[in-house]
Formats: sequence, C-alpha cells, structure tokens
Amino acid sequence: MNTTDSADHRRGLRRRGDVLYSAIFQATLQELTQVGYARLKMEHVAARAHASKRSLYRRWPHRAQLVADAIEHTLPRRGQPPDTGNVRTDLLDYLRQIADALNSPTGEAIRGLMADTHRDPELTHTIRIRFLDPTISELTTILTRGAARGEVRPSALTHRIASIAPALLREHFQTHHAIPDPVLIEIVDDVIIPLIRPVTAHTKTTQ
Amino acid sequence: MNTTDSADHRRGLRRRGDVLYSAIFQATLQELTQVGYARLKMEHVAARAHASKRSLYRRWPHRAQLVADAIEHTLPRRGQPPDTGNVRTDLLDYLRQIADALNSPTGEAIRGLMADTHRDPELTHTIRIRFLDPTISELTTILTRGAARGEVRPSALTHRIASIAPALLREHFQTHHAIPDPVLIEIVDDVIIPLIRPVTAHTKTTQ
Amino acid sequence: MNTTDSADHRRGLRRRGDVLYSAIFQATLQELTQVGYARLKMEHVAARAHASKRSLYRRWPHRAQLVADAIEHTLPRRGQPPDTGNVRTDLLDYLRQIADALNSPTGEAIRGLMADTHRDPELTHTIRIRFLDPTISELTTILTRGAARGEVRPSALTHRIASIAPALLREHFQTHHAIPDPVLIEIVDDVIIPLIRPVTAHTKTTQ
Amino acid sequence: MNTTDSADHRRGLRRRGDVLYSAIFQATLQELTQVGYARLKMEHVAARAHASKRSLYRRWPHRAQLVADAIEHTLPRRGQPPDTGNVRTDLLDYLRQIADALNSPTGEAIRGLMADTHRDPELTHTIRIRFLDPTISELTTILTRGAARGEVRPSALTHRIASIAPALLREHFQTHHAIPDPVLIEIVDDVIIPLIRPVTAHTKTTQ
DNA sequence: CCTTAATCGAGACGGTACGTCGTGTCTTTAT
DNA sequence: ATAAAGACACGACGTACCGTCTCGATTAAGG
Repeated sequence: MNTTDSADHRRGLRRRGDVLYSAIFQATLQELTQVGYARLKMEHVAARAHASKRSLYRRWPHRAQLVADAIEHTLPRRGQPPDTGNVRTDLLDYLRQIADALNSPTGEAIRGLMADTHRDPELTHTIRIRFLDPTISELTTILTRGAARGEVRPSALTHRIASIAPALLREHFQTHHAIPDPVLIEIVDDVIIPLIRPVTAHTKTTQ
Repeated sequence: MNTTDSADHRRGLRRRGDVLYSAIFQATLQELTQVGYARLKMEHVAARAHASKRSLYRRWPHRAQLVADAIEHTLPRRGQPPDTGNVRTDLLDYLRQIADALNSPTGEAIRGLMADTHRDPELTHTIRIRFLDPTISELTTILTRGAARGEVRPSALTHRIASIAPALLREHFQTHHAIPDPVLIEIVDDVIIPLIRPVTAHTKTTQ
Repeated sequence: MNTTDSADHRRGLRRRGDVLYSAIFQATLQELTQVGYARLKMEHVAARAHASKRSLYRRWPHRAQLVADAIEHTLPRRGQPPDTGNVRTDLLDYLRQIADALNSPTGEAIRGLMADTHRDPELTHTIRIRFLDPTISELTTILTRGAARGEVRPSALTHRIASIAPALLREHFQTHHAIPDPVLIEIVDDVIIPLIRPVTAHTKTTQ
Repeated sequence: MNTTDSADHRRGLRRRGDVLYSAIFQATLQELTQVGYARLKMEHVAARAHASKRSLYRRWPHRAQLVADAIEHTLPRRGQPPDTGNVRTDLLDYLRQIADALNSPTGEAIRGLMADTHRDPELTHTIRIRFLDPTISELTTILTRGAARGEVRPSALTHRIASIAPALLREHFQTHHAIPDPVLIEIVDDVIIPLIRPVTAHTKTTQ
C-alpha cells in the first residue's frame, strides 16, 4: 500500500507540466480512496505527491476543483450505453453501472463535491456537465433507441423522465449506502417502464 | 467589545438543562442561517450561546449531531398535508412546501448533514427518520386519499412511487439551487400523475 | 498498589470531619508521589479521594495550602536531632536526614511549594515556620550542645551559620537531584567545622 | 471585522528568523515582568508577539525552554566582577549585583524555571550552565585575585566555598523576598571572610 | 425520635489555556 | 522562471482544569 511512491523526483529531479499534474492527481485519488472526500486535505495531497502546497494552490484554489479535475483525469472512459435491443435490459444494465459508480470512491467524491460546493455556481455547473448530464444523456440514448423500436412512447423522451432513475438511485444510496439488485428491478419495472410505455399498449379506451 | 447580546445568564444565572439546550439550539440555527452548515463552527456556536465548548461537546460529540438536534428542536411543526379533494392540487401544494424547505437554511443544513455523515450510519438513519421518511409518509397520505376517491390506482401506493417527487426535487435543487413553479408542475403532470392514474382512465393523453 | 482504596465510603456512606480529611490528605500525597507537585491537580485529588471538588475548595482555596496541610499531616514526627557527643558526627547524621527528606516526595513538594508561592506571603511564611525553621532550630541545638562541650565557639551560634548547611544541600540538590555522601562530608569538614571551630584550637590546618 | 490590531508586520511584512525570534523574546520578557513566570502563558506570549502559537511550539516545546532562551537572549552582558583590590569590598559589591538580579523579573523567572523543571534534566543542566555556574565562576575570580594578594588562603579556592554566598542569598530571598544590605554584610563578615582568612593571620600557634 | 439545617458525592457550568492541525500566503534555495 | 520545501499568521479543533454552582441524598444536631 505504502509504495514508497516517490524516490525519483527528489533532489534535482523536478517535475513540471503533465508529469507534475499526474503525480498530484494520483495523490489526490489515493487520498480520496483512503480517507474520503470529507477528510481529504490539500496538505496531505501535497505531501503525498511530494509537491509543494503552492504548486497545488496555484492551479486549484479550492479543494473541490482539484478533486473534480483529478476524477476527470483518471475517469475510465465512459463506455457506450448498453444496446441489447430491449429497453428493459438496457436500462437494468445501465443502472447497474451507475450503482457501481455511486459505490466507488468516485461516487463518494462526487457526492462530497456536490455538498461542499452548493455556494460555488461554477463548480456546481462543472459537476453537472461532467458527471450528471452524461448519465442523463446516455439514458436518453437508450430510451431513444427504444422509441425507434416502438417500445417507448415518443413523448416520454424528456430530460425529466430520464433523470428519474438516477435520482431514485441517489436517493436510495444516500440512506442505504448500497443498492441491491431488486431495487434496480423495482425502479425499472414499477416506475420507468410504466411511464414510458406506449399508450397504444394499453387496451381499454375511453368510457 | 462583545455587545451585551445576552445579559441574563451571567454571574449567578447559570443555565442548565432545557434552558441551556434552547440557547444552544438557537445559536446553532443562527449560525446555520448566517454562514451555512459547511462553515458552522462549534466554537462560534458556543460563543454565541455564551456556553462553554465543553458544554457542547458533552452532549454532541460531532457537529452533525448538534445540527440535527437543533433542526429538529426548532422545526416548525409539520402541518397536515394538504387535503383539497384533488390529488393534483394536493401534490402541487405539498411539493411547494418541500421546495420552500429545501431552499431554507434548514434545507441547506440537511443537505450538509447528508454529505457530512455518509460514514456515520447512525446519523444517516436519524436523518432518514426525522427528515426524509415523514415526507414520503405524507405524500403517501395524499395518494391514499386520492385512491379512496378513485383518482389513484391502488397499486401505485408504494414507497418507491411516493419518493419520486422528493428525489426529483432534490435532484433539481442540487444543480439549480432554486425550484421554479413550472418544474413542480412538470413533475406532477408528466411524471406522478401518469404513473398513478387508474388504468381505466387511461385514454389518449395527447391531443 | 492500587488498593481498591475506596469502596467503603460510596453509596450511602458519607465521610465527614477527620475521616474525610484523612482521605483527602492521603490522596494528595499519592498524587504528589506519582506525578509531583507541578502536575498535581485539585481535580485529580478530589477524584482519587472520592471527594467533591467543593469539599476541597471549601477548606483549601489554593493547591499550595492543601499540599502544605497534607504534608504536615503525614509528616513523620521529627525525631530528636542526633546527640552522639561529637559535633561532626551529629552534623553528618543530621545532614543525611535532610538529604533523604529532600529526595522524597515531600522534598519535591516543598520545593514546588516554595516556587509556586513566592507571591503568597502567608504561605511562604507557613513553609518557613513548618519546614525550614525547624531544621535551623535543630542544627542550632546540635551546635549549642557542641559549644557546651567546647567543640564550637559560642559566637558561631547564629542563625546564619546554622542555615549554611541546608542552603548548600538545597543548592546541590537543585542541580544534581541527589546528594552523595562525599558532598555531606565536604560540607561538614570544609565549611561548617572550620567556621565553628573555637579560635584557640586554630592551629595550622595544613602541613 | 478583524481590526488592524497590530501594526507593521502584517500583510506583506511577515517576520522570520531573527526578527521573529527577537519579537518573541521581547514579548516573553514583557509577560514575565508583568505577570511572572507562573502565570506566563504561551498563548499570551504569542498574542503579544503577534506570532502564531505554532511558531512558538515549533521552536520551544515547553514554556521553560522559551523562557530560558528569552532570558539568555536579553540578559545584560555580565559585567566583569568587581576588582577594587580588596576582597571584602569585591564580595560585597558582587553580592549586591546578585541580590538585585534575584529581585528582578529575571530572578523570578529563574526561580520559576528551577521549580518547574526539576524533572527535565536537560533544562536543569541548561540553567546551571547559563545562570548558576557563571556566578560561582566570577566569585572564584574574586577569591583568586584575593589569594594572589594574600587575602585568601589558597585552600579556600573551592567550588563549595564559592557557592556559599549565592546559596545563602537564595535561601534568604525565598523566604523574605528582599535582601537588605545588612544581610549581605553579615554573610561576608561572619561567614565568607572567616572561612577564607589565611591561617597565618591567626595568632596563637600551637605550642 | 424526629425534624431540619449542613454538608456530602457528583458533576454541570462558564471560562482560560492547552497543544495540534489545516489553510492559504510567502520566502528561501536549488535547479 | 519555476520547483520543493516549509515557515508564517490565522483560526478552529477537541481536551484538561479551574473555581463556582446546583442537585439530591445523607447525616448530625436541636427540638
């Protein structure tokens, strides 16, 4: 764990630019993993990265921005949303991805960021752009494909409806700290599917 | 220097028990209002309440627990959920109440608490019991009344469905920091109502 | 060591008067022995004696007075000064007693008291009366007996001369924290004896 | 809010190294003068010096070491011991210097240090080296000069004899808090002079 | 023998100071 | 010019004792 992770940039080996950035990001993520966002300290990141505090503050005036950048830097490339030919399967697969992400240090960091920065409009915006909107966007992709197949009524292709599932996941996560599979199934089968089902699928017209 | 903003509990008027509790809660909420949860300091609360830090720490080892107790102590009694005879109106009225609460210092505090304490299972539980569950419960009341009137299909009386609206409100609040009325209307008309509508009433929505 | 030294004055067995005094003095001396005067705390004495702080402060407004009383209370009865028929032997014996006392917790306490209270004239006076003057007085007794035998010139029977030996012992003790026997011998043979020797006996010392 | 409560070392005038040392020493000595060693607080020294507590603790883990350094730093250069050509006059002059020093804040501080730190061998050693030994050394100088003039018997040039006068002064000071001139005269004429007088000055040989 | 006024234990209270930690700024030294 | 290293002022942390003060419970003294 304590991988003597320095040793090459000391006496006379000063890092700059990308090398320095990477070292700082790596240190940030290690701190994030080990102590969490709430207890992540600029000082500790600097120490772990063998960087000076000044080098940190020069670039990231606030902890939140450093963490945001660090997360983005090492974020695994978002895979394509699932495309199995069936909306329900696609949704379940995708929600499982989200649930996993929520449970990771990254998820914790994002939640910490959101709580930490509700006074910093810019960061809030950043988080939305980077972490929240892509999710909505990919869910919309899934729903759009479903609509093309007739599984989803076109009028359900709204931002609001796409955001229901992530909102419910977050909701559940914040009080339960884990999201078992039945919850995902319930969300899909009892909430999303009924909402997006094409009207014609319902028998019984008027009267 | 220190303006006489207290004046009645000094020499020979030492407060104990409930009186002291109240003074501390009041000070906590004032701090909460003025600087917010993130910048609320035990030291400042103590100073404002003219209490010793030890008196605080004796009761509340952590800031979060103090704030939770302070909020609960001064929480306006939850009024009865609206009962206008119409589910849509009831829902809108009630969501407006939630939106207002989210926007208040109390709302900020609760969000701060939730972010601050996702490592403290007990506090998480407390928050759910005190602040989240009652909302779900009252929404369920509204829906149950609607079901009795035939406005809501009985199978929609689930915890999951009742939690959609609060989740979407929180979702919206965290990125927009305000909840305009059209958002509430959209949530009710495009999400909740379609979900809870009795099947037999399910004719053409559009047109 | 930790002789469950309470257990009988708890629930429903409240001590008063001498019993309480003794318990407090005992606790005081134990604290004195274990942590020394500088780190002796009223609070700890109270706790160890199973007495309330108020019971302490009622009697001893200051720590120093408590310690002074405690020491006096348990002080071994001052034995008579040695009387071997020879001044040099008497002096050596007696100085050994003083050296032992200086080295004990009591000695440490007295030194602490003296340093602690050089702003409290009353306590200073108390210490002098209780602990310092008796020493001078007994040394004077030894010298007076010697004078009666012709071993000491009568003009040497002064307070000043009697106080030399204790002063030198304290001097040595404060920097060396121990007083080996040769030091005592040197003080007696090179300082006291030459000073008190009858003039007529004063022949060539050297050679 | 935070009124410009200091002066010239704020924004952009941060002191380091010697400048900061001096400011801290000065503040320490002022505190020492005003409230004495026993009530000298690190916090107050820091405040008065407009330094952070951390800057203090970085250098001086204990109050005693700070005070020792501060005293040494501002100690008036020890003048040469008097050299009037007469031992008695030299001794009296010099003892008057010591008496004055004992009576000053510095004297109080040294006494406080000695009491405070009899568990810290290193500090005890420091005090001896800095404050006690020089006195003995200068007294020895006086006596040595006297011996060269035949006023002092060579065998009296011992550490023990040189330390008698300071010890008696301290002794007297600790119980009387002042040293009137007659005391000095008595010490010199009744103790030191008799002890150091050359043997040959005494008539009456053997027979 | 029974009240009643003291006094006990326990420990909460408003304070002051402790010694530590983290922040964001700034200086020094070495590339 | 920029890096690391870390000193600096600041402010908050959570703890320890201080000396004062309730609060019952109990106990000795007086009726």
